[in-house]
Amino acid sequence: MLDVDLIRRDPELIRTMMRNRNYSEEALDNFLSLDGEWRRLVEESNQLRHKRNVASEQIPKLKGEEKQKCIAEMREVAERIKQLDASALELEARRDEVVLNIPNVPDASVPVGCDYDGNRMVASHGQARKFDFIPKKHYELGEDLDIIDFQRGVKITGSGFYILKGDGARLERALIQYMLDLHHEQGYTEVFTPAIVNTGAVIGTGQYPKMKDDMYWCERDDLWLNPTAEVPVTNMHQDEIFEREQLPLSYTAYLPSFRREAGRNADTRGIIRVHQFNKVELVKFVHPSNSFQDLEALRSDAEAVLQGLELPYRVLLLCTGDMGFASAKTYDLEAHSPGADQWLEVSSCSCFTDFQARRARIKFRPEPHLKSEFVHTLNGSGLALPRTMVAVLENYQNKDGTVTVPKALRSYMKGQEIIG
RNA sequence: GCCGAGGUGGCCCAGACCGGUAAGGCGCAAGCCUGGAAAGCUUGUGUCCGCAAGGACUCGUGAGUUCAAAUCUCACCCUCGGCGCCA
Repeated sequence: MLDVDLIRRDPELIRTMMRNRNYSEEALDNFLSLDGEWRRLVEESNQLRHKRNVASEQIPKLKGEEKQKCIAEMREVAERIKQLDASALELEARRDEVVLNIPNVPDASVPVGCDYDGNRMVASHGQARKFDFIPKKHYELGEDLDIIDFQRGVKITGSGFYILKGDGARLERALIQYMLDLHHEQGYTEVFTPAIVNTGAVIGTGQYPKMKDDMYWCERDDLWLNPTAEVPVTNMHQDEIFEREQLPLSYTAYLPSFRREAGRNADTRGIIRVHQFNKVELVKFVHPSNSFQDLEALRSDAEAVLQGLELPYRVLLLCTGDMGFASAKTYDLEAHSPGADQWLEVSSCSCFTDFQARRARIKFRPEPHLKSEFVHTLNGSGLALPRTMVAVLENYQNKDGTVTVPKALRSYMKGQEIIG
């Protein structure tokens, strides 16, 4: 959520920004008119309250007819306040809903562009592997090696669910542990949080209401299956005020993520887009002054996972039109998948400036006596497991159909070097 | 799920039976004082509207009664303790 004060002060800046991001300016115009009307009502209500407060002080001192007259008058004032407040509350709710459709302001370093093609490749690491045989796709390897079972996943849950088996399950666990250990060494504090969260949490990071149809909802308890560990890890500090020296806070978390992927049609084969997947997440709470440097550090921490696994990857700086709407700047890490000869998004690292902190009310005190300010939040996957698994299986496959275990993972698999 | 005790400003803690618009303390900051400091004294300390003057709001949340609610009524949430149930 943007600072409403910023929108009021400089609506034209916001207008230009929204054009650059391919957003309709409707939300801005709606905001301006709703906010103006809301302020008018609040002002009028405040004046009446003042009148009532003054009268309330007088009433005990008055007597007889004069007192009755004043009470009668206040009865009307109270009724009017009630009406005004009801209207103001409704306007405020509509305004707040509208402001949710105004995206974050991109950093100046973000290229202006419409879609994926406008993204800028800023780094690449390693060469796409060359094979002297036709490389299999991950789902072929998974089935041939009997380490991914698609049919039985469908049997117990439904389409888009799968079972990892034997060395597949062990490889998954090795990857998780490798990532967590690496991030621990990089200075992140490991947390293990609930995977079911309340509505306040999904509002805090911005998934609700925009993405509510993409999340699983437990109707009976009004709770949500977490769509990304960003939600519980960011929101665990809701309504907190940090002391300056507590920042930056860096967390890493392994947690399953759940997404309904309503209307999913692409990538349905295999495990590239599924309803439940594991992810190791990185989340940072930082001082506003250097949050974009912190993003570079976060990105480099996520890249270290791919480097350790010796997987070829590239880094994209997303353009204004392709960025998530809460983000001020985003890098995507894409690992190469030789089976389909495509680049897979395995991580998305973003700086949200104060956009999320404002919604989740996460602040810090610059100096002990000074007014608190919003922190900046960052997050990135370090990494998403299924696609990392795809990259590992496809890049490390051998001509005989076996898969070599990456060196970095062997200690987590009792020294095992080959799957198959 | 049941019973009991609680939830008051950054923190602690009064006020509630009997409605009159949050007392006091701590911390922190500024000012006065001082050679400097401590102590002391004064002021300030959250949110919203407003250029400002100023005003409004805030006693777990929401509704209700009332001219007026921390205080009365109802529902709900959370914390602690005990019981029950369960892995």
